[in-house]
Amino acid sequence: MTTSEDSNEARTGERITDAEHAVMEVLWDRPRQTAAEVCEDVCAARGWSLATVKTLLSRLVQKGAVAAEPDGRRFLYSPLIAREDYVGGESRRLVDRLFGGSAASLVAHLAESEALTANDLDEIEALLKELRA
Amino acid sequence: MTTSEDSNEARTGERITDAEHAVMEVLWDRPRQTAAEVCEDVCAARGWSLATVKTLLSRLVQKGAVAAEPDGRRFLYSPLIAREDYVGGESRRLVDRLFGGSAASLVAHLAESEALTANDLDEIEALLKELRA
DNA sequence: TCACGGCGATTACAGATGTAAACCTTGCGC
DNA sequence: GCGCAAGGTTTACATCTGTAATCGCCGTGA
Repeated sequence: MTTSEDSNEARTGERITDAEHAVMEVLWDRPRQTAAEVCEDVCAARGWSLATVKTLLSRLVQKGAVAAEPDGRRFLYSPLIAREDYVGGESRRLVDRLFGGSAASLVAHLAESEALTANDLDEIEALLKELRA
Repeated sequence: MTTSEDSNEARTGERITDAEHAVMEVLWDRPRQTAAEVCEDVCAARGWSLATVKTLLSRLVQKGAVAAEPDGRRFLYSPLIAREDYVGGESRRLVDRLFGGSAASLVAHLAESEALTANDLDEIEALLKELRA
């Protein structure tokens, strides 16, 4: 395959689903949380029950995306894959699927569809300068 | 909500899946094709059978994403949603989900992760200039 | 006219996903 | 010592997705 990456989910093979991703975000925000703690962060927002969070955490552990560190009789969960990597993978997927692999095309599209505010443009421009430096 | 769009799948409500998307691409490339014609374009590439294409076309029609114009005893299928809109919707979803809605963040990420080649940077810069003009 | 081939519609079916209840084990408080 | 609460594990189950096979209709060529 074209993606020579070996740092993200490509390694686990298993993809992280939408629901699972919500859990990952919580763990990325703060690692080493219990299922209950994670629930506190997402259950309300997504209308989930603690049971759902437990299931998702299990699946993530199975997928090798999350580590379960024993802490007494329970576990402290932490992400095993970096957010950077996940985000990178997802971004690349989108670019590959919809823009023929050209990231520039994506940016072009965002710009043309006015998804970019003047502010965004400024930021990007600044970024470019930085990258060029 | 932030998405004021009313032109794409938001209207249909139903999301277009990956497999369906492959079919859409063919139709965007050339509208008014029969199932068999579509198959010619994708079956080989995806290892599908004609039956699969038929199913996907049906689902797309149900979802209101594709129009089936009667032509004798068969149908000529055409996209009902513009590629622009689909691409825009998907892009926005990604940006919302992974970059807190900031397209600039996405660009920043692409840049930092070296997903952008020097060439890309040039293109983007040119684009910016144009947009500013 | 009659079987056959082309085509949409119906049905199938396994695996992934979202969402959760039920169950089981074990330390803790009474 | 014992039942309860907390936490993980197992089971459940409806949908959605991917991928087809099968059914039924009908126009066409023999």
